[in-house]
Amino acid sequence: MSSFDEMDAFEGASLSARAMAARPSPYLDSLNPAQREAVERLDGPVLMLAGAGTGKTKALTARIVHLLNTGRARPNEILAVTFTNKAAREMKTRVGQMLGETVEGMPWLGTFHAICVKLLRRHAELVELKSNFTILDTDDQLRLLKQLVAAEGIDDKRWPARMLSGIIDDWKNRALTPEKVPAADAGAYNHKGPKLYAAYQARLRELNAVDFGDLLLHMVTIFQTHGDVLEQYQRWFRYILVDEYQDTNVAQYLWLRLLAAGHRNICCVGDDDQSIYGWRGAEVGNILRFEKDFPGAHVVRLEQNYRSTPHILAAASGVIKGNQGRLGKELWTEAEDGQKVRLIGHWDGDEEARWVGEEIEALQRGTRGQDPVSLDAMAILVRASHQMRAFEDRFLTIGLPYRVIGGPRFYERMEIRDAMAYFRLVVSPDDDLAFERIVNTPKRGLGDKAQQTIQVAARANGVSLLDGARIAVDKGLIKGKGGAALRELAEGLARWSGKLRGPLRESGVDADRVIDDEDRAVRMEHGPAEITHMELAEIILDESGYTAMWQNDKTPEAPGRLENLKELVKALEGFENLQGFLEHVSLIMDNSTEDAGEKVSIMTLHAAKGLEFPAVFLPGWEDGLFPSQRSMDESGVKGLEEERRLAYVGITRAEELCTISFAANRRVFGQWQSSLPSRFIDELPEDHVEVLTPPGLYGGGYGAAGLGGASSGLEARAAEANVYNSPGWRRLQARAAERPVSQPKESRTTVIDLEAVSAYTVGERVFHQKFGYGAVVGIEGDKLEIDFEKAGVKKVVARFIMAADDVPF
DNA sequence: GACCTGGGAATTTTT
DNA sequence: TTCCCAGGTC
Repeated sequence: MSSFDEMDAFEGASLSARAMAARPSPYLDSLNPAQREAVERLDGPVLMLAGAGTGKTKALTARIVHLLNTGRARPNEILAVTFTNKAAREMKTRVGQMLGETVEGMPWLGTFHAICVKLLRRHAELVELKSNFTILDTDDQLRLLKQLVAAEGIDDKRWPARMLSGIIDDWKNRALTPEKVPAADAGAYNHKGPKLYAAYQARLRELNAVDFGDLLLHMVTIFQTHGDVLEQYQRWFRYILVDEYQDTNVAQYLWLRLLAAGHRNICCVGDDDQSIYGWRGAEVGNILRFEKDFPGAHVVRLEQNYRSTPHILAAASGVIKGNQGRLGKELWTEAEDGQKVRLIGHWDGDEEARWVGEEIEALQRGTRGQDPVSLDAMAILVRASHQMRAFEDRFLTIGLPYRVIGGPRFYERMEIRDAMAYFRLVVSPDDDLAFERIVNTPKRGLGDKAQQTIQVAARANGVSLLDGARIAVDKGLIKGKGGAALRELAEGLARWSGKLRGPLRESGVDADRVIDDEDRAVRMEHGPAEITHMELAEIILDESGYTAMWQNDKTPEAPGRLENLKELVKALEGFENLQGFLEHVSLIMDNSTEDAGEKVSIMTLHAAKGLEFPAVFLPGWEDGLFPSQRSMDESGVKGLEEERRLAYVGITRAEELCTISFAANRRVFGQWQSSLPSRFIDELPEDHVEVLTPPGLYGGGYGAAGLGGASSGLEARAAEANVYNSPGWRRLQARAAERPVSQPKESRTTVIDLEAVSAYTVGERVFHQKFGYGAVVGIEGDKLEIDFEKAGVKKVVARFIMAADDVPF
């Protein structure tokens, strides 16, 4: 391999040439040839195609270290972008570890959004903003849109503001300013979409605010319209690295292209097979087009997998093969064969949950012929969050500790947002959205009418809502209890603002001083520091009556909310002042609650991306649920392919044991629905799959599960033999082959079946899969009321009942 | 302002 | 079916 010689030359050069000699480079020795190539090919465009578990982060961080060690760039000349804060943090830590010192001054390693905030603060005036603009969260955004929608006299029922918010986000993802919205989209949101989008942008400007989408959109606009600014950054960023390139949207893509046009040293890392965010604006096309976009690009494939067993990899690659237009990768590993991917069908969702629970307990105890597995090492990955419930219910009853990943985030909780609104208002008294949020929280007797009065006063005087409120109070426009409370609030805010110490933002930003090791757009101007910002935060929450509000609340959530508020104040510790904290938090929505104790993880497939577990359960592999019917209906083949990538992501999360399951029947919105096993199951390569026999009365894989009315003899055989060779399996295959790509929902859904009811008479002895034998005591709609011998009286859908005489065993 | 009731929706989610 | 929100009532 010639790159070895090159590398040696490099090493030699750097050793003799610089003080680098003191710095050994073990980071290169531990790389495999492909990783090494990806690290050492420093110049020109590079696409690092990194399959799941192939050491992508390692290569990426090694590349940064290599750039530094070879003296190609100073830390602040490297632009390294990620999508999540977690990824950014990890990269920072790992670069630090590799360098054997803390990385000071990698100011441009961060998320797209964090980096854009930094840039936009410097050039805000170019898009008619002030550099201290606020960043709205989705809550604020929606509130604003609702106001605009209401002003337009639109029926909020038929055209929810949420929908508009989605449309606008979509435009922003595509880097479309209001003027650029294409004619094809003119009809959006009852033909008012484009107009409202423009109104929304105008309102944001008035408020000196931006939303998340704007951060990128504004920067792209600035780069496109101010060549001098762009050029400056093009020159500065000698090397650009991008993580998860397959997830970039149009705006991010344009942003990168513009910046990379200078030195052309852009290295994008990604995996087209793991692109699962198309619905959020991500364009797989970006990564597929890379070589066209960046002529002369060098493509490196990382294909050696360090995570999973060969069986798991084979199963994953069998599935992903069904996708067209892939860049193509074949993962391989040196690992031992291990266990095949396990496949099991169940009668219904409850049984599936029960089985998974038992299986987890067995693995934990080590009674599956293996070493005991920690609960932390196991995960259940579902397609949609509502699937989690069956597992949670089950695990609660059997006392199996679990954690749900990706619930409501800490900073999205109501109490946190309220508290933050207070802080925001103390820091920037003209933050009208924050004012609106807390003016009557806690209740101050300021209803709609009082708030309207404030609005009018503010508008008439051309001041902020807070000042408007002061005027309204002074003029006696708001009387009584409300007026007094409002006065108190206004006085409180003034008092707290007075206690604020820390930076006052410089007005005016000079573009020449732009790039420095540490970004000092914010200058510190410490006033007399009587109290810490943590104390101030507590004072604000106490004196405003906010803490008391929750203390007096007797709902079961109240203690938790108070706990969260304490947590919030604690989180302030890491910051110099309130301002710094607010800036940080507007971009970081981390789920900070790390709870202790061994627990099974339950999460969506999306949330699982980037994670790995020794044992993974993939339940709910039924057509319509996974792949999701909606996805296929809305996006056709494209949607199906994204679902398939999701399946690929799911399987490749598993290190040693991967268990896929499906249920023949599931309760969906209160209705029983039966469905066929997922078409992805048909795509699993037979040789790498072991079909398990579910426990229970029926005892037979597919017959019982997939084919509904299959005969009992078949199940008996299936219990012993490999189901792949059984007629049931063959029949399933045949059926799958006939199945059109997209089927109308009805054909897969068994609707209530009244005929089934009429087959039974009161007093008849019947059998039910789950409850056993019983007697019919009543008939109601499509349900039978049955007195079961073991389970007591229950109402059951007739379809799941058979006459006792027909029971085959 | 607290409470109740009816309608409508019920993939995936980071910043 | 269940949950959430909006709107109405007291």
